[in-house]
Amino acid sequence: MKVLIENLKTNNLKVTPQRLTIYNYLYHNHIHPSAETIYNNIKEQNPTISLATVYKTLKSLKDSGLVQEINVGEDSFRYDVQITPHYHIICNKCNKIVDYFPQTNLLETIKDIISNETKFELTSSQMYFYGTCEECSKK
Amino acid sequence: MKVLIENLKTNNLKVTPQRLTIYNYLYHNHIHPSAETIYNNIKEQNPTISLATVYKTLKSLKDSGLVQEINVGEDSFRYDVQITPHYHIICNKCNKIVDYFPQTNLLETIKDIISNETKFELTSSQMYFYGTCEECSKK
DNA sequence: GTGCTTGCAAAGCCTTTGCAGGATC
DNA sequence: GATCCTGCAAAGGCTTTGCAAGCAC
Repeated sequence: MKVLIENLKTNNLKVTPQRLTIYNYLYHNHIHPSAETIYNNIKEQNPTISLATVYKTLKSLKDSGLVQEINVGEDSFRYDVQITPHYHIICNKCNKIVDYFPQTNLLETIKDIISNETKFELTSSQMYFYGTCEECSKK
Repeated sequence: MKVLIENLKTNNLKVTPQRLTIYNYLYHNHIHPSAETIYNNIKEQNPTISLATVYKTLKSLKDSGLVQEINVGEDSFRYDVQITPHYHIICNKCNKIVDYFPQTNLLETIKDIISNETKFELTSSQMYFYGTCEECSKK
């Protein structure tokens, strides 16, 4: 919790109960929740919180680089507290999203190839792999 | 145009002027347009067409696998008539989207690594690389 | 003629905004 | 105390839906 407060302060974000609740939820639940999911799960702990606050908080955290906004092709965004570069594997049966942290050299190889061929100066990337997870495959 | 009609028929889609206009537009303009962009650009050619028809047609084409829906993190989806596996490089200055067709072996390598490590049966993937294009870098 | 498609308007959904009251620092 | 944040309601933007008229086959 101390880290979370530090991170907020470092980014000039006032430390409010709402922000801590949301940030803490993301910090301990790596399920890539949507704003709605976050809202539903923190309501018990903070019954007066509004969905608008969840959105505003997520925007602040995103702008500060404390969370990442990801889009796997659903209608809504999902949020991820992991900021080290990594990719997402999505199960098209249970919609679970799994993190994958690539070997650095593989990632650099890909970036170099693309940079050379397209003459882009690349800054970031998002990779989504779709398929069926082990559990769903067994069913 | 003959190919387009064939493709529609093969997928049990009735060949209407609206569908041909939209499909043909995508076929000849690889700019990954949004529904709105398509609508604005085909209105001259088909002044009575409605935005709802554009959306409905895109849904039909997508469901038949004739076009691909991509999401680069904007508020709206973009559409791509390319169905061979390829990835997208996005310029964060001019928002241009460039296609990149990967070497098959590189793609297979990545898929194999991820499949092994995560035990997913992978079926498809989306990769987005963000950066600055050659023209925008020069400015 | 049957069934799918169009186009209009309305609704739906996710997200943002305006604003007054309240909390943080 | 100044500024930022919250929560409510309303609005905004993209997309879907319902339905009657029209078209493809």
